[in-house]
Amino acid sequence: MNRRERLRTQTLQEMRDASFAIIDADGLHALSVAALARGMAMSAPAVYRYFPSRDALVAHLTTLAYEQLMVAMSEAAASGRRTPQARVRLLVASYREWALRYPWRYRMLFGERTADLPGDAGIRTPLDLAMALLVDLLVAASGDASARRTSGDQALDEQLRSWASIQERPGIPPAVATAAILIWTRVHGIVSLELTGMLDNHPLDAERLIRLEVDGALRQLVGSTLSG
Amino acid sequence: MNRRERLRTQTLQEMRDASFAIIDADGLHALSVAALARGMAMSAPAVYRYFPSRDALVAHLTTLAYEQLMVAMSEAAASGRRTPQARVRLLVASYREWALRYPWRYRMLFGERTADLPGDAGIRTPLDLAMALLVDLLVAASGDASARRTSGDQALDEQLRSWASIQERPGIPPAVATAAILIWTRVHGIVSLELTGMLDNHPLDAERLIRLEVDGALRQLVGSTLSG
DNA sequence: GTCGCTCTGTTAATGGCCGTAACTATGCAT
DNA sequence: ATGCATAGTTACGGCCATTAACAGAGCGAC
Repeated sequence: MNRRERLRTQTLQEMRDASFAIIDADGLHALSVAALARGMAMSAPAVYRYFPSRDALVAHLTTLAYEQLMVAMSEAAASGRRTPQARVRLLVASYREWALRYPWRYRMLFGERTADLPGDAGIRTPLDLAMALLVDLLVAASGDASARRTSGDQALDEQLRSWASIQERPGIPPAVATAAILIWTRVHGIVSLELTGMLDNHPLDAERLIRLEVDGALRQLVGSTLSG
Repeated sequence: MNRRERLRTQTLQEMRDASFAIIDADGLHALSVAALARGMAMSAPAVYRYFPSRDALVAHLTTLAYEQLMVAMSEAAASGRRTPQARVRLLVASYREWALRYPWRYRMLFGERTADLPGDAGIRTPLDLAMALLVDLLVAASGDASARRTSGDQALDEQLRSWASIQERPGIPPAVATAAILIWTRVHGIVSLELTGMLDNHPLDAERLIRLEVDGALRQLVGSTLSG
């Protein structure tokens, strides 16, 4: 590793950190090339030696944030010595906690994103990895009891099977795919409304709502009362 | 009505229209005071005779968009001569259709909003009206069968009762409140992921997912298989 | 070691945006 | 007809993204 290469990676890392600091403090809109350069005691055009445009910088940060969220979820799901149901709840809780800890990053990922990111692959893959994690837990949770249960909508079942093979889990039954997708959309719905303050004036506890929804999906999947 | 007053309201209306045209075309970020003025063949500072800042303009447009969505939902829910369940489905479908027809406005409401709007009242009220609509339909749908059903979480039930009285529907049972809130968060979750393209690469039909979720909530509420 | 290329930084400059200041013309009330 | 409020104008300052022109440091070939 050259001196130059070393310095370059250092500067790059500093740019990532400074960028996230700005975003966490004041939001993505506050991240300007000029502001970033100021934060690093640099001149603004120097930033362009690292990123061809502000949009490219934002795209880079976006994929990083996806990976961060994914790592947080993986760690939560990996906590061994628990029932699969409990690990699903941990995974979901880590999702919400990450969103609450980094609300601006979460909005960057799920609220403000507009341009599609490098190759459509770098971006969707991390989340698909998290989904694969969830699917594995649900398979473990459901045993083979759910293998024959369907969503009650034939066309949807077909889509779910197709989705499963895209996720590189071709064998999973529609009931598991349903549970995975619905857990994700339900939790995202609650968390994103919580973040935009939509629930603020109501005496509603998002954590309890999520618990209710996730337990409902799990109960639907395994067909019994949950114990832990 | 003065000539001046007439002209003023006309220009104001033109500003609203031109603003939404820009937003619908290229998103909220494309709405600059300068661009708006250009679109009206006006000089930029003239806009400040109508709005003290770009943020104030955006706030005004946001409350308008909330009202538009609310009106669309009211009309859908008002279609008489249907079962309450069917009208709930119509209401939900109109929500999604509005979001798909005006994706940028939807993001403006639920994705990018950050500063709280005039008095916290002008903004939350329209949505609360839509929720009241939904609650009424659900009350009609559930009969009194659900009066004693709870969410299974005592603290949450208490919150739901409190929420009901804030909605000026103090008598409604927790089961109805649960259904109303969960329908909203579920549908929002699916629609918002659909809009950000998160479901694009998956062969999943958002409409079917919503149907599944809404029907599930209704079934949970009325405790029977749905027929209409 | 030194020559020359590349890489990383600089300052200067263009053009867009938000918002203010100073000014002008029109409507309207008296 | 006079005078004030209103609604528009141009001129400006400050911030931003991006490009151009330039300067010095690192580094490989000789």
